[in-house]
Amino acid sequence: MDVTRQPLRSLEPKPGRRERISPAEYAILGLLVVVPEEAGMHGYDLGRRFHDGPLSEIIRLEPGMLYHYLKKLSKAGFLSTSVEHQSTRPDRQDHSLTEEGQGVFDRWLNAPVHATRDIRLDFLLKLFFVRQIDTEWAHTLVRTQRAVIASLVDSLTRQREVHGDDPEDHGIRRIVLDLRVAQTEAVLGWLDALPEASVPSPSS
Amino acid sequence: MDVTRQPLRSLEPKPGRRERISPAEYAILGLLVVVPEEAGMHGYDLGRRFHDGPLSEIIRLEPGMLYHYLKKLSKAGFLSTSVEHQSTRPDRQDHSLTEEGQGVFDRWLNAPVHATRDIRLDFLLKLFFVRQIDTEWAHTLVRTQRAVIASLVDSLTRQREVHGDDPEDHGIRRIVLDLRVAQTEAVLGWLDALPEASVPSPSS
DNA sequence: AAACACATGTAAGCCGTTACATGATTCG
DNA sequence: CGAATCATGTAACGGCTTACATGTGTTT
Repeated sequence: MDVTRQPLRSLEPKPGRRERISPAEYAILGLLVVVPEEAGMHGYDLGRRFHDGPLSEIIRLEPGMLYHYLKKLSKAGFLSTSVEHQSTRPDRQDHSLTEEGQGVFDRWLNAPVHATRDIRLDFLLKLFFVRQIDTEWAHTLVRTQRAVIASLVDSLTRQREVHGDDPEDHGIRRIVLDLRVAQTEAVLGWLDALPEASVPSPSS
Repeated sequence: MDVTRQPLRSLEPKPGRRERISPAEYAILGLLVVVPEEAGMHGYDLGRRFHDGPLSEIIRLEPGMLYHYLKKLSKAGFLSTSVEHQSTRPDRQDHSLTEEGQGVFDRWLNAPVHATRDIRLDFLLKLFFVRQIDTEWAHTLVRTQRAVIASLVDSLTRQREVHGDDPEDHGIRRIVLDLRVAQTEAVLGWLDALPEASVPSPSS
């Protein structure tokens, strides 16, 4: 106890920072893309649209985090922000997408997720937005995602078959793989039941 | 910016603390239960057993977190800890389960999990330990867990049927429910495929 | 008078990860 | 000599949640 050593060597902020963008942040960018306002929007308004619409069915976003993300996205250059003074109301900050922000969002929207656990939040968000932007694009996304999940199922199934009777594993490795296969196959079935999964033309 | 208000009112440590016990902490308690050592164990040893055995297939536990948890569990009264001085080696701390710790672990082991997402870590850990402690008990746990998941499937299915054509939902609520039903049914199937799920007697 | 809408945040804390610190000894 | 083992930790950071702060105006 009371170990008061010298501060550790350096541990500077590290240039190779992750700067991961969370699903909620993409949801904010997405709202700015799909809402037909010429100018930008302010935080309170974004919050209202978020909670009124179906987005709140997919992911939660409390005011604290919303404003936090808005600052983060602004600092990252994905939003441009300006202050509007109002007489009887508190100042509001107007946020609008930059080109960079639009690019980041578009690339995210195009890419399928690569882990089953990302289906619930990430993929559902993508689906929600892409449906409002372009129906064709939605079909493509669903099909691409299906291919990724299908190959995941293949890979897991192969692993399971090769598992080769571990010595004193208590069979845990096998059981874990069984669970992962079952859950991934469930996602595959769900993807196939989406309207976008049907082939667009009844006869070629 | 430069908002330097007075420090907020109080925000004292709050007496009604959560003190949630994480799966990894139960894994530590469980190791102390199933390992046939008369005395307790020290951290390094626990770490070795953890990483050598199948536990590492279920959950990760880095040294930093291991020692953190040991301190936390000790402070909570679930472990009693004593220091062993050694001549040529660093001191080691000997941890052994208290009665309270044993009780907490037993209650955890008996209870099924109530969310699908807790199957992967929590339930798998329970299954791993209960199999080593009592085969009968393992059957009971699996059957109890099955009942919980089955009723979850029912509840979700009913919700889905009542969903009643939301206005401008974009069908999101329905899709989310479909996904949850699919994933929960997958877990149900997986549970039924466990050896413990088979009925013990072929004829009544 | 109380509650709520507007509008934007900060504080504190949990969970968890990764990396590193220390310092002796034994093995290749 | 250098690396690994033994043994126990701390530091720094990041994700996320909950609760609360501020202050005015309108509605109940």
